[in-house]
This record gives sequence, structure tokens and C-alpha cells, in this order.
Amino acid sequence: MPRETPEHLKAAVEQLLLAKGEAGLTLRDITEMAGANVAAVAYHFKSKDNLVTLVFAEAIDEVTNLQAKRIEALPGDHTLRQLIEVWLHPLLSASGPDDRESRLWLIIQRGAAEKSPGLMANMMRAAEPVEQTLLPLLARHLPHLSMDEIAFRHNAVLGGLSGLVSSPIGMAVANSAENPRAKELLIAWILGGLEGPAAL
Amino acid sequence: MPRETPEHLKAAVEQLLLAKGEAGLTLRDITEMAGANVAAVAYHFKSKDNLVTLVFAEAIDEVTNLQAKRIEALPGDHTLRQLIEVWLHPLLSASGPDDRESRLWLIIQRGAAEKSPGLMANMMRAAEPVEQTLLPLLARHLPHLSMDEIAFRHNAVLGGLSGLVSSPIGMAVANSAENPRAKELLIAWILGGLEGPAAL
DNA sequence: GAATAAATCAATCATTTGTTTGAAATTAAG
DNA sequence: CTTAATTTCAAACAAATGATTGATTTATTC
Repeated sequence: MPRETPEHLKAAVEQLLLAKGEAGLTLRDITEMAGANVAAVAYHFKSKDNLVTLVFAEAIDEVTNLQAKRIEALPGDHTLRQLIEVWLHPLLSASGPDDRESRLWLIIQRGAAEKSPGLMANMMRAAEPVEQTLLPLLARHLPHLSMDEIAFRHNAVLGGLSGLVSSPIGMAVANSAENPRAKELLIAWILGGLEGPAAL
Repeated sequence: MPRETPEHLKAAVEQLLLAKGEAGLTLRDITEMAGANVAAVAYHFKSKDNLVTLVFAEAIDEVTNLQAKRIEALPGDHTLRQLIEVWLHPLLSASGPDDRESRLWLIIQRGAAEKSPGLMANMMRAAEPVEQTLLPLLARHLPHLSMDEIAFRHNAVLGGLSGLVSSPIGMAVANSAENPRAKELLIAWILGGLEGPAAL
């Protein structure tokens, strides 16, 4: 029942995106890792670009859905720290390097850092729904900031993490199950950046 | 007096690194923009990799030297905000998109974001001297933090900026001459992240 | 100004890239 | 079992990449 080749191909793309990013992603690396023929990509997915764009799109959808559910499950009287832990759950509370959501999140953040064309195609679409529920929640905890400044800091934290995840620090945090200290350092920094006084 | 070909080549690499990053940097793009023959790169610099590594190295040196001079010129009773403005001067106080130091800084940050191999070779070398003078200065303004946490937040801000510079926000800040508001928003966020309470 | 060194150039090379082809193998349907 | 559809495969393709060659031009030196 070799009906599983497409899944193998997508899994290989995920693994290679996580390891090397989209820049150094070759057809033959993909097919070799998937145990498939080079022509399999063109047969099952129209082209290589199609495949990686699809992988990015599905990663965004999966992470976004999980995020939405976590936000919905937040109690009405949650703290800002709780909100941050939900927001950055894939990074802060990964069960380990094999945690699927954490891997997908890292793939997305890395793709954002290197402006992967396959990611940019679907980036804004899925970012919106979360932001539209997240920004108002953030606003409730940051009454001293205007909506503009809240949006700015929200983007700053996201952009900041995309720079961090590919750094030694980010890797330490991603293994926060074995590194609770790194997680605390990161949360403290994010909290300070959000709660700090408004701009002049 | 065609003694200027090497300079043209290096200038072309700078411009292309800023526009597209190292990933999409081709020999023929470089030589065409420099008005030189394809063989010129191998003749003047041993190889393409050599050339871009050299450009990165010289960019780091130039920026590092300017940073060191600015830090040295700081008054003894400077504020944390003044220190940050010196630290992030290439981003915060660029005279415009044609400001050379700002361009070099953006090239370095972008190279860091996408883990350019040509940059990684010389990254740590030049990062050290500035950090060794910058971290103690930061410590004087952040007595509530341990040295470990100061180093963490220093890296976090740097990593954060490398994620930001290639985002819409970063671009707005880079044009801070025409966008003083973006500069204030960024400084306020950075200040909050540094001055916030220590981790648990 | 002749001789030597340095620099440029068009052409070519060997690899690597994504894609395509047509035959062979596998699976599904009647 | 036979036939038809689906999937796999080895091979080849065109395009692009970095590098190299050997002749030609330009600059320097005596």
C-alpha cells in the first residue's frame, strides 16, 4: 500500500526545513529522505515550490488552530503571564524537541526569519485570526498603552522571537523541559518589554 | 586606471546582500552590477565565498570600530537611554537609507538572521570587544539583574533586532529620520525589557 | 619604446538544480 | 484472471551556478 509517499515527502520537507531552512532545500534531499523517487514530487504535488508552500500552509493552520483553542480555554481572570504562556506555548512549553507543534512553530519562525517565499504566501492569512483575539486580550493587561503601541510591541515580540529561535538562546528555550531557567529568563524579558512605560 | 575593480565588486556584494541576502547571491549578478567580467572575482579574490566573507568581515570591523568610539565618548553619568542610543545607533539614528554604517549594520543583522556562512566565520571575533565593554556599562544601569541575566537580555535584544530589521517595523525604524515615532516606540520597548524585574 | 607584469575578456567546464519523459511495476476493478 | 488506472522508476533535459582557461588588452618598468 504505497499510498503513503505524499506523507513521507511532506514529513521530509518538515524535517529538512527545520534543519536547514528553505534556502538549502533540494529536491534530491527531500526524495532521498522520504525514500521516494525524484519524480514523486512532481507527480504528487505539482512542483517543489508547491510542496513546500503546502507544508508551510498546513503548519500555520495546525499551529493557529491549537493557539485559538488555548486562548479560548483561558479563564476570564487570567494574568498577563498566563496569556504570554499561552501565546508562546509552542516555544515555552514544548514537551521536547520531538513535540510536533513546537517543531512546526520553529519551522514557521525560521521561515519568517529568512523570508521564505513559500511561507510569505500564506503568512498574513493565518496570522490575522489569532492577532484579532490576542491584541484585545493584551490590551486588557496593558491599559497604559495605546492600541498602536500594543500592536507594535506584539509585533516586536514576534519579530524578536523569530530572531531568537535560530540563536543559541532560542535553542535552549526550545528545550525548556530540560531548561526551566531559560524559560523564566525569557518570560521575564518579554513581560518587562510589554509592561514597561509607554513611549514619549 | 582599472585599479578599482575590486572595490566595485565589494560594493556590488554589499548592495546585493542588503537587497537579497546571501542566499540569492550569484556570481553573475555581482559582476554585472560591478561592470566586470565573471572571471574578475576569481582573479582578485580567490573565490566568491572568499569575497563575501571578506565583505562581512570588513563590515563587522567598520561597525565595531565606530561603536567602540561612540561608547568611549559617552559621559560618565550617561543614562540608560543614552547608552541604548549609542548601542543601537546604526539602527536608531541612521541619517537615511544611504547611511553607510546603517547599511553595514543591516547587512550584518540580516546575515545573522539567515545564518549566512560567510558571516558566521567572523561573527564572534568582532562581537566580543564591544560586548565586553557594553555589558559592564549595562550592569551599572541594571543593578537588580545578575550578570547572567544581563547577558541574556543583551543577546535577546540583539536577536530581537535581527528579527525586526527585516520586518516592516524594522524598515520603519531604519528610516527613523523621517519616522521619529517608530524610534520612540522601539526604544520604549527595549528599555522596558531591560529594566523589567528579574526572573523568578 | 620595448619588455615585462597585471588585468580583462569570451568561451568553456563540471556540477547542481528542478523538471520531464516513457517504460515498468504495482494496485484496483470488473 | 484480465483489464485499466495509478504509482514508481531510471534516464535524460534544460537552465543556472561557480570556476577555469588561454588569448588579448592594458598598465608598469627599465
